[in-house]
Parts: sequence; C-alpha cells; structure tokens
Amino acid sequence: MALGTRRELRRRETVEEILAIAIDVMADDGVAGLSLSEVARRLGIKPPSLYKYFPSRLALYDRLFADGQQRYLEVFRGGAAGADPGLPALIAAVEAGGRWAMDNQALTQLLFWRPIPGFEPSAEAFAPSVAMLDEVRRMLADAARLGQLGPGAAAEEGVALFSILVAGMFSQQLANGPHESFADGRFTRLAPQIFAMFRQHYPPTEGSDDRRHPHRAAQPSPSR
Amino acid sequence: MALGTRRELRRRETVEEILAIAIDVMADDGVAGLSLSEVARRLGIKPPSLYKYFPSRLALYDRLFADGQQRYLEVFRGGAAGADPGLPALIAAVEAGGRWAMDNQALTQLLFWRPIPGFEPSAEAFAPSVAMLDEVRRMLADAARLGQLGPGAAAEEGVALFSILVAGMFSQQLANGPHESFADGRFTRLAPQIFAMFRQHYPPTEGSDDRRHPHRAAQPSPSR
DNA sequence: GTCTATAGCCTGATAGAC
DNA sequence: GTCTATCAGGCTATAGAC
Repeated sequence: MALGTRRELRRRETVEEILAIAIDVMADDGVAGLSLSEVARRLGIKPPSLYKYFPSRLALYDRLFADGQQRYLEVFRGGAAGADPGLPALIAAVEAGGRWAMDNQALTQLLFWRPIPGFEPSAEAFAPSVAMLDEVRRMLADAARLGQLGPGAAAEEGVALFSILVAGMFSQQLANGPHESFADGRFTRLAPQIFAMFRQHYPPTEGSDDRRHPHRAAQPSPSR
Repeated sequence: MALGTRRELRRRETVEEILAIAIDVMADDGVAGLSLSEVARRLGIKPPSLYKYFPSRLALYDRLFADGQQRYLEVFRGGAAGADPGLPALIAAVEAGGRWAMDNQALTQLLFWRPIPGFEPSAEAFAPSVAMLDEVRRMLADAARLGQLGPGAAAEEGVALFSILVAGMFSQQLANGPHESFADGRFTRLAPQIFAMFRQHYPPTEGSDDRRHPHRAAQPSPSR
C-alpha cells in the first residue's frame, strides 16, 4: 500500500516537513519542549490539522525516534564502508556517527538519553537500535578474527565497554561543549586515545592472524 | 546574616521541603517537567506563595543544581575518605558517586546533561563542579605520585579521558537500566574493567615509587 | 485535509488584601 | 507569608463544517 499516487507522495512530503520542523523545535526548546502547536505554527497550519498525520504527540516522538535511529545507523554503516574491515571500519563508523551526533543534537538526546518520561519507543522504532548493536558486535568480531583485537572484545562485556566509551565521549561533548565540532571538541578529539585504550584492554592474542601488523610476531603467512 | 532565629530556621526548613518536593516532581515528570504549580500543590500551598522563597522557576533550577552538585561532591569525597590514597581512593569515590547517581537520577540528569534550554547554572552554583574536577585531578596526581599510574594521568588529557569513562558508565546505565542498582547494573558493574582500562593506558613508569605493586614488570608505554 | 470552535486542562508570574 | 484574583497566555485533543 501507499504507492506513489500523487496524493500519497504529497502526504509523505508533508510528513517529512513535519518531522524536520519538529527537530528544529526540539533544538530550540529542548527535546521535552516539543509542542504540536509550535510545529503547526511554523508549518503554517492549525494544530488540529496535524492530527491527520500523527495521532498524538507521543506518536510524533516515536517516529522521530525511529527515523533518528535509522539515520544514525545508516551514517554509522556509511562511515565503515570506506575503511578497511575490523577496527579501522569501526573507528571510521564511530567518527561518522559522532559527527552526525554533533550535527543532530536534539535527535541524539532523544536516542541516547531518556528525556521524556512516559515515552517508550515502540518495538518497531527500536529495531534499528538492535541492528546497531549487532553491527558493532560484528565489527568487533571482525577485528578479533583479523587479529586486531583479542577475542574478548566481541563478547558481551567487550561490546558493553565499547558502548560506554562511545556514549561517554558523546555525552561529555554534548553536555560540556555542544558548540564545538567533533574534530575539535575537548572530548571528541580524544577519540584516538579512546580507541587505543580499548585496544590495550583487548590486545590481539599471540598467534592470531594479524595482517595489519605482520611485523609483530614474524610469521610466514601462508598464502591461501 | 540569616542567623538561627526561629523565623529563619522555619524558613530554611520550608526551602528544604520545596527542594525535596521539586526533586520528586522531576522524578515523576522529567527534569524539564518541573512546575511550580505542582510543587505548590504537593506542599499544600498556592503557587504565588512559592515566590516568597524563589523568585522564578529558573532560580529553583539553579538552587537544585547547586545543592545537587554539592551533595555529589560530598558523597564523592566521603567515598574516598575510607580508602587508601591515590587510585583506591578515586575508585571508591567514583563508586560512591555512582550509587548516589542511581539513587538521585533526576538530579544526576540535571547535573550531567543539559535538559533545560535557557538554563545556565550561575557561577556560584557551578563552583562545586569546579571543585569536583580539582578533586579528581588531585587524586590522579596522588596516584601518579604513588606510582599507581603514569604521570600523564593527571594531565588535562588524562582527566578528560577519566571523565569520559565515568560519564559513559553513568549515562549508559541511567538510559538503559535505570532500575538496576549500581552493583548489578549492566554497565556500572563493569566499573573494575573501566578502571583497569584507564590504568593500562597510563601504566606506572619504571622507576616510580610504586609501593602498591612493587613486583610489576615493565609495561610498554601507550602508543601515541 | 483544512478549518473554526471548543473542551478542559495547564503554566509562570504579579498585584494587592489580610 | 499566606491568600484571592487575575493576566496572558500555553497546551493536547476532539467535533464537526466545508
């Protein structure tokens, strides 16, 4: 359903407009300060008309959460795409995600914190978040397989520790330097040290297939 | 001024009551959902009466921020008090702070995040936060002096990295497991690993006065 | 899909009586 | 320091005309 008839195309455009305005309103008035009346005002319609597109304020939050999570996931994957597999891909992905987070602070707060009591994202809206975690786990497993990290990095504890590092970096930067860029931020610019810490905590095991640092444990790598 | 006449004592008590109720309201309705009317309702007075104690809603936030920061600092120092100086004191302090954070989530959000657009804590309210940072820096310097950590740990970068670790642990736990305790939380229970990571990143230098681990062998210095 | 009208709340803040 | 009265709005949401 919802094929590309002109009517439905127009409807989609309006929904996208509403979402973009809602993000602006959150940027101005805080995530919790999102109001349907203000969105309607900026869109040039009356508040009741919004109910043709979203059945309630919480439904709007849910859609914002779902779309934000989805966009973050895409940016994350896009960041990984250009880099070598394993740790380099993961680092590139986190950096791309960090730039997006600094450019989309209201959405990031909605995704990473819990600023709206009474709002629980629906399972559907939460799906990209689960995919995100899998993505990280997969990249950590790649890194372990490639001998860039020890095997523990891809276990539950490793994934949790990694998420703490990333969340801490984003949180501190958003709270204490929201106007600084990812590259220059007092906290986000420490990303390389953060990754170094993680690597030191899960160092590659001795005999692993480390194609990235072949000089370390000089072994003739058998050609396959 | 403000000596202990009966009148002023009573006034202080009322102010304390208002602050306690305000914290409850934030716990129920979110940090941004704090309303003077609701506070008045729960206190059993009419909203205008509140203005005898606080000149505005933002002033109430400022006082909540100042008191919260102060209490957190006291808990932090109290946690350090019982432990050996240096790293053990720092670890005990962070753990005490973490337990307090889980028990005072609304206040923690006000202190660590920026949920209220338009609210900037006054310099006065911010003072304990500065003292807090000094406290951490001092403890890291102690740890370096005692040979528990390398000297870089107490430099600006080390303090920032440490704050990222702590903020990440708190943030992830508050956002993803607010009902779990500090000891059992999926993220906060990883505190020992977090500290281990930090120590690995700033390992004690060779000839330092390491009274705590005199047996330890040389470690490679962090890559950089 | 837009509107008007309205219900039924809510808010922060001030003036001024007591 | 408490109150009433009031200003001057704000909000989500629904009913129903067009």
